Amino acid sequence: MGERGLKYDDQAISVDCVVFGFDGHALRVLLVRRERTLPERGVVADMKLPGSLIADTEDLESAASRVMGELTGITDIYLRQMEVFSDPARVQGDELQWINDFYGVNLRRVLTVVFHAVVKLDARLIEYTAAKGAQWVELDSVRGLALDHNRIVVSAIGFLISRLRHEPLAFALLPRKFTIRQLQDLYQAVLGIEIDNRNFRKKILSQPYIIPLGEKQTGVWHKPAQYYRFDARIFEREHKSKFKLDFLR
Amino acid sequence: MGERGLKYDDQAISVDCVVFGFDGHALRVLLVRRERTLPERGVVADMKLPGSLIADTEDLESAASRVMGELTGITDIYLRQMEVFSDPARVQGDELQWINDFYGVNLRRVLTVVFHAVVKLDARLIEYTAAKGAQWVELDSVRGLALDHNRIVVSAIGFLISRLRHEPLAFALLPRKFTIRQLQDLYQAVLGIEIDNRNFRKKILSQPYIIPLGEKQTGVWHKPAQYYRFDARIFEREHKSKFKLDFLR
DNA sequence: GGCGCGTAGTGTCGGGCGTACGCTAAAAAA
DNA sequence: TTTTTTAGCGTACGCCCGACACTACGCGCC
Repeated sequence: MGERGLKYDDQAISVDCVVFGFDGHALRVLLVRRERTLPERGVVADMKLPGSLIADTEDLESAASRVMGELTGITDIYLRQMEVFSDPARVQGDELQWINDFYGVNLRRVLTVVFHAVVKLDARLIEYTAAKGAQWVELDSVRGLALDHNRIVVSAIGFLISRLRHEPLAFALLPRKFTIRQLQDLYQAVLGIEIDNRNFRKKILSQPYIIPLGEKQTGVWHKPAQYYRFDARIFEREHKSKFKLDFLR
Repeated sequence: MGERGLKYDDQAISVDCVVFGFDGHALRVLLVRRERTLPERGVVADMKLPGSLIADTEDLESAASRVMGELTGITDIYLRQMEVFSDPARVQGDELQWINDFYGVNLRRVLTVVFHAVVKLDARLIEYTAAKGAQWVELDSVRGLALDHNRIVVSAIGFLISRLRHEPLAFALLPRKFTIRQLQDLYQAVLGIEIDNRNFRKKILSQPYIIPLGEKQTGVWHKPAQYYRFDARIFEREHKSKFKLDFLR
């Protein structure tokens, strides 16, 4: 501590948001387009995660929520800190130059705090984000992202899987009204497993916070399923004071 | 993005470490002493979490590990990012002045990345940390910490509880050789619950990664218990590919 | 040595939950 | 009407979990 000659103040902090949506078949992640001019190759474009440097007057949560609001119009989003990427060499050369040009600063280093979010994908939202120049890209086709954003996305997938297993996060990815089958498809797609529909149904329906709406699917060519909703209040009440060591078995 | 007139570079990042140890009865947290001179009151002392500003050449993990090494002599510690505290007003006035004086800088704001660690408390370690001017304070008597460190400790307790429930973290808090009772006492103290010893014992002993050592306690006035150890390799192997939605029940 | 005390460690038993799987119901396309 | 596909119910069985009785062992005390 108190070292002489070390610099502490030519570094800045950014936030990046990894926002996942589920389209019924696969996970998608929200990406924005980046353009920059390289000395030899002229203007080139690639994709990156939505993000922003933070000003010295705002906290990280406000910054992340601002970025999300600008891109998705969603303001009451389920947003959470995930991980800080702090390798001094994570942004260098051309990439660092782009940041310095873009923000009109002269930094030697940028740390980024990654935020994790999950939204209900629907036609309106996809249209809205498209108008803002952002795209929902299927996870399998994500490659060649700017900066170290590939690595960040990989880390975020692990984080998502972990949260799906420990929290009722699936309900934040599905529409408010959903069928048991949709819920099952989500788990199967994201966790890469197969689940017996009859046992899954029994398990889910035995939860007091899964409320049947008495309303049925329409326009499907097979037997229409009933819609259900998730009641967060009942879940919270139910979830208190349960001694359970999840890591055992 | 690209706002004019905003400053990005008169802020710095620090790491703070919340290190928990278990003494057999209660949780303890590692604190260091801070002294500063206040204009009216002269030299005053209080306690804070071990931490440090990070230089622009080091990443957060190195910084946290450096702080831990300096204070505990432990280098292969189980250290993990927890949360970033970024309220622009978290360090102000006197407190900000102290940081600027201590590091010889002129910052308007400091963000801190909190790291979470867990160690095996034993006499040697306690002596070592004491020689470095640090103390293991029982969690119930922690109050009046510097900066916003009270809030950080509260958040860390929640984090610890969550990890104890989802990971085999308890074995990192206990000595390498431990008895079933010690393990039970740990869960009871930290989670604030009562566990039936006979069922707990059955549950724990049925895990393949709990290895009996055939060695017994000595110097206890009751029937001596057998020692066990935790085998991380067997745990990892066993733990792969288990479909389990922990949040259900 | 005999006795009480406190912890270690084993056993039992009943109910509930998870898993495997058979079966019927309903809608739409052919 | 038949076929196809998913919704939704029921059953059977084993295993795990929680409640609780009981014995084993080391110590201090009389």
